[in-house]
Amino acid sequence: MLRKIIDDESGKKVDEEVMNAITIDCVVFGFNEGSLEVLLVKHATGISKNRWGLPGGWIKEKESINNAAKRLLKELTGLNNIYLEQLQAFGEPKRFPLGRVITIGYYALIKSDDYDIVAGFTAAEAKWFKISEIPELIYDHSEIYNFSLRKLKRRVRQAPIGFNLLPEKFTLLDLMHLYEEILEFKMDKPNFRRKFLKMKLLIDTGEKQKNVSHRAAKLFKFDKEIYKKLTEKGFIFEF
Amino acid sequence: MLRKIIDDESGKKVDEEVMNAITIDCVVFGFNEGSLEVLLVKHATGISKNRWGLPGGWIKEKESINNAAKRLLKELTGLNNIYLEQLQAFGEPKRFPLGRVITIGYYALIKSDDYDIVAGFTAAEAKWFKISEIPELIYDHSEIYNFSLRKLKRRVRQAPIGFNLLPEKFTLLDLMHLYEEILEFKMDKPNFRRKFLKMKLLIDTGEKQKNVSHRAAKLFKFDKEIYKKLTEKGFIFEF
DNA sequence: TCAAAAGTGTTATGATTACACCCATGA
DNA sequence: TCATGGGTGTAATCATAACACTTTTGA
Repeated sequence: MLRKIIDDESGKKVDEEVMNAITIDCVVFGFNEGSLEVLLVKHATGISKNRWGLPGGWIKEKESINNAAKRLLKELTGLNNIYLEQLQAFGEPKRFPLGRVITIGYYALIKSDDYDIVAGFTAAEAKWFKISEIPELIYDHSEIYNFSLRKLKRRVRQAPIGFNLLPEKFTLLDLMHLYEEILEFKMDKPNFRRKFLKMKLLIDTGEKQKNVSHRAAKLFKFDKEIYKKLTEKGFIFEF
Repeated sequence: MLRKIIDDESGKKVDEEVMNAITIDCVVFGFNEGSLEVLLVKHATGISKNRWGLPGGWIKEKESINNAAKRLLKELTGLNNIYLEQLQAFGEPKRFPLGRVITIGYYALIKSDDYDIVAGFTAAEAKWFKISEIPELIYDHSEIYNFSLRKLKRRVRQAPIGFNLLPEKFTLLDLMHLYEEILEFKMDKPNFRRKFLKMKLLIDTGEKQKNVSHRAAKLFKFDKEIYKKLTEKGFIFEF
């Protein structure tokens, strides 16, 4: 039985009715100290013992796939309201060695100031990796990860999703560094400022940085309401 | 048994081992006489009798999901080498009334001069619908269709996929009309010409239109080789 | 007063837009 | 010769890129 094999392999009991042969795998991005990071888990038992992979799990019979992804992320990080988007399904016949399993990839962006909460997830160890230091991954997880990175690069220029990686309040240079890190090229500070400010998506909080050994920068926040109003009027975010 | 129910419902025998609870549905686009069209099939039996839906089918145990989509399209149109891309998975628990089935959406673009070949597909009738005249669809197929249309609009501006909808040789105005139809706005002829020609993606075939009651236009073709060379050098198609 | 980053100004270049206009061809 | 679409020219405007420069702050 495939189900039985998989139970043994992950060392985890499937206690509710789940869908057979379909799983979810999540690429969770964070941004910390100027580096884009991905959350990986290490398997404790089975054929993938001691190897790193994407966090994932089964879909319950009675939940939508989006809710399954949300639930799995909640179990992993303890966080609700995470930015989450489906990538696509991955379905090579041999992608999973113990039977035919199709997986649906998701990616999530979470705020650096929230994510020390990596709770006891069902797999063994969970750890953040800089994207330049991702180890070899199990199954086809490298493919899923690479796909997610390409999608993130495309998406971040067409919708202001990058803000989901930043804390509530940030400086314009924080924002620029985030874009530089994701898109992998250096930008011009003055031009970046003007371009972003012209869009009217940022609110000046009136506050400034504290205890920095240089001129303190203004702190901005991104306002989803403004974004919504602008898009309703036909505004197009294009970065 | 879900399998049994579904067999009865579609009136079709599942003669090979297929994956349970996972299907594929395809949005097939064509371009004919200036109109963007979608290929729909009418169900002959079961609860969806006489209602239109997207062509789709089951995934075999031993084939990848991409190959399953290719195979289904081949069965539907008789064509190989069709432009085909996955949309995403659709998985609301109630999307299919007779059991929990997740479907993977695909979209395909086919050339108008090839597609009179709508062969005897396993479902009953198959017919092209202009996108302004799409009827109500079964299950969540309207959602899948709407998703595909949004994706097509986005994609056609970032990669030269539109050429998959045109015949080998076409005029610049054909091309412009295609873009106008997909993107739903009118363009400026002189500007369109220059913009496209500047990209160097089109080869002048040396031929011209025949039997037209106005000045004959040059016929161009799109060369994938050129596109490949340009992209290898760092060229970015952005329309 | 120095280093470091914040923030402003300026100019050249190129893309985009809007629209006027001439050209070729069959009916 | 007229209608129809093919195709060229041009000027105004706007976005982008490059980079010089001034400002503020803690150490």
